[in-house]
Amino acid sequence: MTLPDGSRREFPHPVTGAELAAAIGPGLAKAAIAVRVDGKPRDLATVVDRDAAVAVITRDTPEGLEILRHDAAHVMAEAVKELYPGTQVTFGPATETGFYYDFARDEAFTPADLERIEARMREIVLRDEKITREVWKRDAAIAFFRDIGESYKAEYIGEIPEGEEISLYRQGGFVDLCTGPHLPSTGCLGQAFKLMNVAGAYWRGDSRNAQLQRIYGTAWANQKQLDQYLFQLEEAERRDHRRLGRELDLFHMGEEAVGSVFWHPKGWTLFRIIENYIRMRLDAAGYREVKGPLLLDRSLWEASGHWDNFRENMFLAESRDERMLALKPMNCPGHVLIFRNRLRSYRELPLRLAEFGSCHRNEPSGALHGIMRVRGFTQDDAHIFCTEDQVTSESVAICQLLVSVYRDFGFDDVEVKFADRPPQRVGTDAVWDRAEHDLKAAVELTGLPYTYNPGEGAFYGPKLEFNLRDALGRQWQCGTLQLDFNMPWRLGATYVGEDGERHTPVMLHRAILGSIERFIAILIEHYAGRFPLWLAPVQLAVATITSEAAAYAEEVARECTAAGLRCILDTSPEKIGYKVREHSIAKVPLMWVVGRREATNRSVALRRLGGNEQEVLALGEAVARLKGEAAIPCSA
RNA sequence: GCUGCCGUAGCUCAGUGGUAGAGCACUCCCUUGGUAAGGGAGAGGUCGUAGGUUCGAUACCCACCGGCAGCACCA
Repeated sequence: MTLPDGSRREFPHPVTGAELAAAIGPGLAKAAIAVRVDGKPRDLATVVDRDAAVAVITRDTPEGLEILRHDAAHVMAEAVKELYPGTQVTFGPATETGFYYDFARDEAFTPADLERIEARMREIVLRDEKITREVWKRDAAIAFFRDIGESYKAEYIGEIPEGEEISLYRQGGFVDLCTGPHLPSTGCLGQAFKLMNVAGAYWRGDSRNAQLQRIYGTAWANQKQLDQYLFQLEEAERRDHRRLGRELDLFHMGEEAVGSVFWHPKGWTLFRIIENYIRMRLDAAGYREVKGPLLLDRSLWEASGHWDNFRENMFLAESRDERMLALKPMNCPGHVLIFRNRLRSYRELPLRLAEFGSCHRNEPSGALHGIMRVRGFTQDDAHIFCTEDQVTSESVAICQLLVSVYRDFGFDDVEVKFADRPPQRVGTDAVWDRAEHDLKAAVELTGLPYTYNPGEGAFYGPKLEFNLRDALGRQWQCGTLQLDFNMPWRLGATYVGEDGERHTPVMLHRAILGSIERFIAILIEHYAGRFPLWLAPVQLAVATITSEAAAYAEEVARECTAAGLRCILDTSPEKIGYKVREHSIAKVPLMWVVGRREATNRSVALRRLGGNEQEVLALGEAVARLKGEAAIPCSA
């Protein structure tokens, strides 16, 4: 046997994975839950009877954890079958944080049922049932599952490709179709799991199929990891932008405009700061800002292809002369119309048209989520009209712009994905070949690492997706760069080339933040509402200790406002402790406390959010320092 | 859109088949206090909306609207 460290062990006879682990050491034997033989995960009971590369999988590795979670799903299924006979089992895989199992049962599982199921699962773990693997013939397996009333399983076995082994796992009275591997016994699962919730899920992920009941659980190698995960969930709840949006008085949502945002003064301040920052970056990068109409004629959407692809999601309106209009769901057709409004020369290319585009999409009600997923939103959109020769340099510039903007907002961890042609698309394969080739060449030039996301491109072209990782380690797709050889042609955009002939330009669609509404939600959760100074809607609170300092405090606040700082003045007759608490809860980053002493020396006592030290500064110095700290970053 | 759960004051929540309560927030008064809640008083609700059952519904039933979780969707 060759071990992962390259060392070799000789055995005169075939050994099981468990025996191999024991031979290496008792500690490993205890932690072992499976083995990998020539790269393939196998049960510990697997007999290795030839030379092979063998690795022992322990419960605290990602691979081991996945096996553990998969077992948790089986144990849950066993518990459900015991408690609710007649329930059918379907699929039950491991997930990133745990597992789920989809069940078919007429009655709904209640929260009380979940408690019963979880309690039964713990019993099954204590029973420490042996888990054994059996290989069955296809027909026998189908007949077996049909006989025990598991029609979903029987249906699925029929679709397993010829030549693939059909393995069943048995634990106690429960038998499930599964490729494995699994733990040696249910006792190895341990008790670090918890059932989370029930929800509907479609059989095989298709909304035309029957809806099943999916029970989600989380499972970990030990109790400490489980506690840590549950704490993370609580932290995510504390940071939830819907809660902080209300607590910080940034925005609200209401029944009067479902799926749209009512921005309050502080939230809109944040919005404008972001918009202005992007504007500054775009000006520097050679973009021209435009503004297109919100309502556009149906014929345009038919020509662009959106009507066929997204009609269901467009808001429609009718003008008094009975023309059908659609509230724009995106900005590209408008930009093409601006482009082709007059004859264009190759000398104008690349032409970079940017817009803070107000878009409306009639999203399904179940998709709405705070200001992350809304029906009315603002894209920081742009379309670059260029020649095919310019695609690479423009794409590289876009990638660099995106990454530097993300850095300014505090996101240093960016992952790029390359999404190629989707099943439903416009344009010929030859055009797609070229587009995919050019876009790939560009991303490779930037040196940014990227992974593939097959079949997820836009219907008119391949795209790069930019994913940001936030403070809780979650990924958010924000930026996108789409290469489009189709839309300009469909909408009749042309330019006059050097040769005096008409040519169709290539179009690059790109957004940096995506939806500004959604990006603000991400920022709120990333920073837990404690924004860096340049983004904070209120940067400074000037608070008095006594009304004797009120006149001086007014002067201080006036000076800050005049210096372009966002400052509030608090001369209310409360004690300073109360004011500190109020502004701390409002997450105002800085406080200047002024009392009799400060009024006399013309100074301020600086207090930072979350800190408890104070620093006394002369007024002029304090203003200068604050201006410096509040400067808008620019990595470019 | 689908499945399940939920909807009582601005917020967080209690409560009952006989038309409602707490804390915080809010308003007013007193307090001028040196770094996360000083004291007092007051105001505030067609119990999501509309039907039904009932002598009587906020409570029970149905529908609709909205929210939450997941699924499906996401140009």
